[in-house]
Amino acid sequence: MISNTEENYLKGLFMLSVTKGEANVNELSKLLDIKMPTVNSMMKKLAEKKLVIYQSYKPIKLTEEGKKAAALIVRKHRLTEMFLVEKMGFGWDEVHEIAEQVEHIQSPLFFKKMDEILGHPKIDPHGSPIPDKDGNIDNPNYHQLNECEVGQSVILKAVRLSSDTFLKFLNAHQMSLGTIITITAKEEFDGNMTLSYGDQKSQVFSYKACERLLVEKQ
Amino acid sequence: MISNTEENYLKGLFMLSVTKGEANVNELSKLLDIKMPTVNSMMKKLAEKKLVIYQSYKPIKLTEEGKKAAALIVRKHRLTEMFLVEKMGFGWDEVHEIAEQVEHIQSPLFFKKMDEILGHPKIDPHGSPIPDKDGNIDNPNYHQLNECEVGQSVILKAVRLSSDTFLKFLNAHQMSLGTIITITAKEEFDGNMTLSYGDQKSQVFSYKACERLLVEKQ
DNA sequence: ATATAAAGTTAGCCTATTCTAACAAAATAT
DNA sequence: ATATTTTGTTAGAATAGGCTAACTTTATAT
Ligand SMILES: [Mn+2]
Ligand SMILES: [Mn+2]
Ligand SMILES: [Mn+2]
Ligand SMILES: [Mn+2]
Repeated sequence: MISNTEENYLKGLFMLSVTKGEANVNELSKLLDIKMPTVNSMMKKLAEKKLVIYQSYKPIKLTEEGKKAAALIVRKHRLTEMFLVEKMGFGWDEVHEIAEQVEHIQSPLFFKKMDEILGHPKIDPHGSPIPDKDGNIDNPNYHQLNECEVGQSVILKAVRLSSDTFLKFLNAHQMSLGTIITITAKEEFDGNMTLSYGDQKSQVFSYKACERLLVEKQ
Repeated sequence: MISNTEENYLKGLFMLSVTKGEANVNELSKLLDIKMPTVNSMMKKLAEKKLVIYQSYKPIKLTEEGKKAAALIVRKHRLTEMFLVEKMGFGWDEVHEIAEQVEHIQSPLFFKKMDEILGHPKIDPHGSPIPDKDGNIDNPNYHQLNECEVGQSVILKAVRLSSDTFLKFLNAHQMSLGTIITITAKEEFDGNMTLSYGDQKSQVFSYKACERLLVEKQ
């Protein structure tokens, strides 16, 4: 049995491990907004349960079992977000908090039905990949918009670190997944980019915004 | 803030109070499958929070605030069951356990959407009334089938104490809400009733089964 | 009117999850 | 090579929610 609390730690570890394959106590503490000593004890407990590999002062790694459990929670989270947007009329900026709760529902049938009704979606409303029933996930190799060059034409595929406020910002600027963007200019000084897309002929996006836009080259 | 645990106690009290307007520790203990001393401490806590009126050795009553909170949880439970059956293709015998979890989701918007999508339903898949947004509930005055007379024709309106096994039993006997039933015979000895409905010309239902069928006279 | 049974309470203990304060190790800067 | 900062650990305490054992009160049956 994995408690809701333990599930949240596993999911946090999973997200932090995407790049480096490991995470540390401090990062996890910040991500979950839980103090380090608490995270430390939980790591001992999860190690006891064979869900993580953990030795004092060393980075934390998920075991295969832990990785699969975590992926299945991420699957439930992202399926839920997709269901809320596609079948219940929510905006992509309204679903994360609800999914954060629904992801803990214990009922394989519930999520199987969601998956079927949605037609086995591969991505969530923010473009993040949905792990399959076995916990396998394919991390597509998108580029951050801030690293693209002037003159390039790209397509918005996903949003990174998608807080509700950032998503509302994108709504306000008529930017959504699939939008085709041409980079008109790029400021060396602060990384500001001037973009042309849809109706917008020269919108200036900050470095902080561009960093979060994951695109694919046309 | 009312925790999930507290919500379950409030809901239990609400159900037990339907008839007498009050409940006692022993009943609640059995309903929730939690030992009496634990229930006792929780009653003190809920009294502290002004959600129940409680004095030692006296029956427990919900305050107006407690009653409303409980009704809103019941609302979420029943809306969920309706959504699962009507919009996600579940059978009426598969939804209770899931609703038991979903009822604790904190998101008024989530349940508002459900309610809209369902067209503001007044009853759940088992015929139980759904409290409105203010927590008001109208308990319709149905009759238990076992109390009806031979020769009477009635309509099945709701199922009481609807366990999954009982609902599966009804499925197997092609009995569902709306079924028109004629009472052919009634055995004095054990209360068995012979029923005629739909394709079934003379099905014998035990007292225990009839007790759980709530009907309206034609 | 007792005696017995059922219901309710108290006391004390347990696990899960969190925190703060103090200390230790590792990483970074001078 | 130190000194300082950052990261990690330990110890001790708190709160929520649950349990058993023992005792008390109320209800029921002789
Ligand atoms: Mn999310
Ligand atoms: Mn969560
Ligand atoms: Mn139910
Ligand atoms: Mn519940």
